[in-house]
Amino acid sequence: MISLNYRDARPIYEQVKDGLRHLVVTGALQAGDKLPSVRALASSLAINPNTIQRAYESLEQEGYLYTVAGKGSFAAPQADVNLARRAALLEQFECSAAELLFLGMTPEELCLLLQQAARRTAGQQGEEEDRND
Amino acid sequence: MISLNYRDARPIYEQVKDGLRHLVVTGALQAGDKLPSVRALASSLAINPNTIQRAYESLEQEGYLYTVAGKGSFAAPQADVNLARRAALLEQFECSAAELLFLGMTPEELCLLLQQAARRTAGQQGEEEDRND
Amino acid sequence: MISLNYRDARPIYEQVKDGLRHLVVTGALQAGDKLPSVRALASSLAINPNTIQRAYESLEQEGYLYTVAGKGSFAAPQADVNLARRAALLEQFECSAAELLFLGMTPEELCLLLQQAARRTAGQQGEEEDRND
Amino acid sequence: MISLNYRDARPIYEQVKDGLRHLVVTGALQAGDKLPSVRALASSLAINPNTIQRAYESLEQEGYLYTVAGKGSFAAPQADVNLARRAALLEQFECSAAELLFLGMTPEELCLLLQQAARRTAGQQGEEEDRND
DNA sequence: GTGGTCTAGACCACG
DNA sequence: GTGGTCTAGACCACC
Repeated sequence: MISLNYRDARPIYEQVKDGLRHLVVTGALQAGDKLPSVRALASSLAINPNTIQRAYESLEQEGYLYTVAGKGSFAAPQADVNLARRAALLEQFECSAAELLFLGMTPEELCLLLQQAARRTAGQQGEEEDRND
Repeated sequence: MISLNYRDARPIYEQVKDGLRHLVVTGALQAGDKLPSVRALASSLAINPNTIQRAYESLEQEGYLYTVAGKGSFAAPQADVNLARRAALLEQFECSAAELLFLGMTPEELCLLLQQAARRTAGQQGEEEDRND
Repeated sequence: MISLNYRDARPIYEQVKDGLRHLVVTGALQAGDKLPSVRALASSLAINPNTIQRAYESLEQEGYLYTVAGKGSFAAPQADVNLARRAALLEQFECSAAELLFLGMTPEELCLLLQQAARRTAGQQGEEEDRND
Repeated sequence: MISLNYRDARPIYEQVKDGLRHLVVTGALQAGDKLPSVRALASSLAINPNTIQRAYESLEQEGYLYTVAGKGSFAAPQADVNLARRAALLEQFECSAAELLFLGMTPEELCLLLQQAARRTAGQQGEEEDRND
């Protein structure tokens, strides 16, 4: 599910982080679902387990998953996502929005994008609920 | 006009890049306006000319300015601004929006933030136009 | 009475230890009271008896209970509680207090928290005494 | 200044973290002061640089220091200490206080300890101010 | 088998 | 010379 791009400027562990976070955010991994073990994911992506370990630690720190030594790592409920992460996201959102506005995009266009994104999010969460029936 | 923050995690040349890009994007530097020479800006910011040089090269590649050998560097017209920048910003915008929506923010709240940002932007662009009268 | 949290980073046997210690410390288990057998508690918590055994051994070493071969484990009188525990707690107390003070909290604010904690403690100990009437 | 204890249950990087945090908290390192480089501290403690690196990363994350790639790490002002750390400290404080109260210490005794700690903290910060005259 | 920690040693970007 | 990233491989605690 996660794809690595070695030509990407981002370090590998961040690509892994973003990939896993995306799985949680989109609902592909529901709260409590078990993530692949450090070693399993490492071998499946053909990278060093330490790199995966680092991504997991960082995601735990951000609140996207929790880890139980000897058991594995599990997706956390949304509520656990930490405040620093929320602040970082808002910063990123406002910053990119501001520059897009500078570049001539209108608030209306961006709002439209927002609503499309909202529909996608709702759709994905709906699918999950359906799947769990 | 450009302020460096040595406590910032971003490398210096990126801070310079962002500062210059902002000047072009906001219209503080109009198409054809001459940018300070590498050496002048370097001494004014008290940093190594190599660092400025690197920022200029990168900005030229992104389309924000063009350089004439022996003459200097000049702000590019907005139309020339590399589409890649717009695409990157849109990606960042949609990505952060999606995650904020997941975290429980509503499209309405985000739209409100957009409108506030738009008001700030309008203010700044107005100032620039006034100053150039 | 003991609740396990599998999402907790602490290993299970430590959660068991903390739970049992709390029962002794609060007086829910009075000196001489018999603790559940290793097997009974293990099955009641649905965990491995080895895990309970380890918790019991550790608590005995700390002085919170004593074991009579062939009879079972019993709560120790408060006086027997290992001084090491008190010292560890004091260390932790002073250390966190010092850092909180550094961060700008006043001794008065911390004292207030202490008094609230004292009121909660008194409440619990009262309940225990009532129940044992 | 930092002493490692290999018989301690805490991992090395946490001992390093605690040692460095203590230096910042007591004012031995004032905001902006440079910390020893990763490699220098590693060789001075005779441990692997990666272990130091991990401690530094974690402390940066908690807000006790900030790092500039290629320049080094520097003590942060108190204000930067992150909310998660404050919450963790309060939790630790209340928890140890509660158990000490259970064990028979009175709120008055603990308050006394608090005031002594406050005097020590004030003393250390005062020394620093004196030193900077 | 799981994650947690540590070491040794490598390469890169930055200034 | 500084920190940032990654690898390879080791040992431990926990279940």
